[in-house]
Amino acid sequence: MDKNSPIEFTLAERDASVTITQWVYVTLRNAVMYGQILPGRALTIRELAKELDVSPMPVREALRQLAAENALEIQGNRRVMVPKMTAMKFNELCQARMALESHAAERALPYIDAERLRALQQIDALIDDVQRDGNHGPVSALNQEFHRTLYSANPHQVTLPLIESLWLQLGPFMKLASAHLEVSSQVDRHTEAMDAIEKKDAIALQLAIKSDIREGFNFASTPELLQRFIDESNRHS
Amino acid sequence: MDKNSPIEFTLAERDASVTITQWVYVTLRNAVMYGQILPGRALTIRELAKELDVSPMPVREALRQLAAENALEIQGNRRVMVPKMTAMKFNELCQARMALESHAAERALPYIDAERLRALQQIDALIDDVQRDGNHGPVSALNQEFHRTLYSANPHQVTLPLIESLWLQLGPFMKLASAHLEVSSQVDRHTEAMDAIEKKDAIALQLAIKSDIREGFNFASTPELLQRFIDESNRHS
DNA sequence: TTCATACTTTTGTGATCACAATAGATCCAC
DNA sequence: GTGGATCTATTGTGATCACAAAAGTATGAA
Repeated sequence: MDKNSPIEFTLAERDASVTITQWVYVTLRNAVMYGQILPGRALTIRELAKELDVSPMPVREALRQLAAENALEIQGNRRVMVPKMTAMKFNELCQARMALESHAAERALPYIDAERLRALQQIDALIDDVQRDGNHGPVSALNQEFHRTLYSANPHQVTLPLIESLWLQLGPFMKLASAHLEVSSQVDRHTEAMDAIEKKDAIALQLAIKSDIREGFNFASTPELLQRFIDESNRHS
Repeated sequence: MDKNSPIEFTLAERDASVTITQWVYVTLRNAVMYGQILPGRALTIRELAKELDVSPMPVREALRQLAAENALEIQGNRRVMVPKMTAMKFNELCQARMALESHAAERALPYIDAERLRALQQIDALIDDVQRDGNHGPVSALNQEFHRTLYSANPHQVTLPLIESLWLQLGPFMKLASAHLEVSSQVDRHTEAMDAIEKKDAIALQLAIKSDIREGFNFASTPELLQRFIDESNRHS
C-alpha cells in the first residue's frame, strides 16, 4: 500500500470570509465522504498541504478535527488514514443509524410545521427528478439533505452531529461499493415518512425512517454480497 | 462575564511517551467534565497555554478537538467556551443518552462473557463501598466506568465515542448542579442490569439501562427544580 | 454623567523553523 | 539472490513570529 494513488479533490471556492482551516476541513470532509481518498491510503500533512496549496498548519487542524469525528483514523505511527470497512463494523454502523435516526425523527416530529414539510416534499421531488433523469450522482447528497432537514426541525437538536459522524464513517464505503454496482433506481420510504408526519404518528415515522435506512443498504443484503463489496472497496489500497 | 474566575486544573502526570497535545487534551477534557471551567467563561489559547505551561500550539489543537466533540462551543467571534445548559437541551441530552445507550447495551450483550461480568460486578461493588463511606466524589466517574465497560464488550463498537460526547455535554452541568445538592446516596439499576445480562435478556437490560439513566437525573425531576439548578450553574458566569 | 470616537492591547490565524522519530532506501555479508 | 544493518529522507510535533481583526480602554464633547 504505497502512496502512489493521487487524490482528486473537488476544490470548493475559497471565500475570503472563511478561514483557511475551515476551507481545508470542508474540502477534506468532502473528499472522505465521496470516496476520493481510498481507505487505508496513508495521508501526510505536508502532502495534503502541497496538494491544497496551503501551509501545513491548517491541514493539521483539519485532520485532527476529522479524526475527532471518526472520519479519519490515527494509527499508532501517528499516520492518518480513512478507516477500512469490515462486515461487522458495517453492520454496527447501520444498526446505530437506525437507532439514532429514528430517535431523532421522533424528537423532531412535534416541531415540524407546514413550511418544513413543504421543504421535505421539495427535496423528495428533486430526488425523484434526478432519479428519472438517470443522474444518480447527487442522490445520496439529496437523501442526506432530506434526513438533515427532518431532524433539524428540533430546535434543541443534540443528535445531529452524532448522526453526521455515522454518515461520515459510512460514506466512503458506500461510494466505493456503489461504483461497482449498476445503480438501480433506489426506492426510498420518504413518502411513508411524510405521511406519518402529516398524521403526527411517531411510531409510523420511526418505522419509515428505519426502513428507509435499511433498504438503502440492501444492495449488500447477504453476507456474501457485503463481503464482495468490502473486498472491492479495499482492493485498491 | 469577565475572565476573572481562575481555573483550577488537576494537572495529570505528563508521561514522556505521550505528546503534549494529548496531555493538554486530557487535562482540558477533565476540567470540562468536572465543572472546573464555568459555562460561558471565555477561554483564550494564550491564557490556557500559560496556565498549563506549554506553547499555544498544543492548546489550539486540543481546543479544536474538544469543539469537534461538542464539549466546547466556538462562538462567532471565534471565542471558545463551555456551552451553557438550557432546560430543553438537558431534556434532549437525557433522551439521547437513553436511546443510544440502551442500543449500545443491547448490541454488547451477546459479547459479554464471565470475565466481563465479573469486571462489572467489581465496579458496582466499588461504587457501593465509596457510597457507604460517604465519599461521593468518584461515584460519577465509577458510574461512567460501569457503562463504558458494558458497552465496550462489543468488539465492533461504534457508538461509544458518540456516547462519550453526550457525557461530555452533560458533565459540567451535573457537577455544578450536584454541588448545590445534599448528595443523597444515589440508587442505581446496576444490579438489575447484571441480572439481565446473566439471563441474556436484552429487553430487561435495555429497561435497566434506561431506568439507571433516568433516575440518575431525577434530582431535577420537575421543571421548576431543573430550572433552579440551571440558574445555579449559570449564576457564576 | 453619557455616549460615540480614537487609541492600545490582546487574540486567533497561519507561516516558518528546529528537532527527534519514523519510514524508506542502500549496502553488505552470506 | 536474500536477509539484516546502516544511512538518508521524510514526517509529526511543538515553538516562535508576523499580521489583521477583535476586544478593551481611554478620551473627548455634549
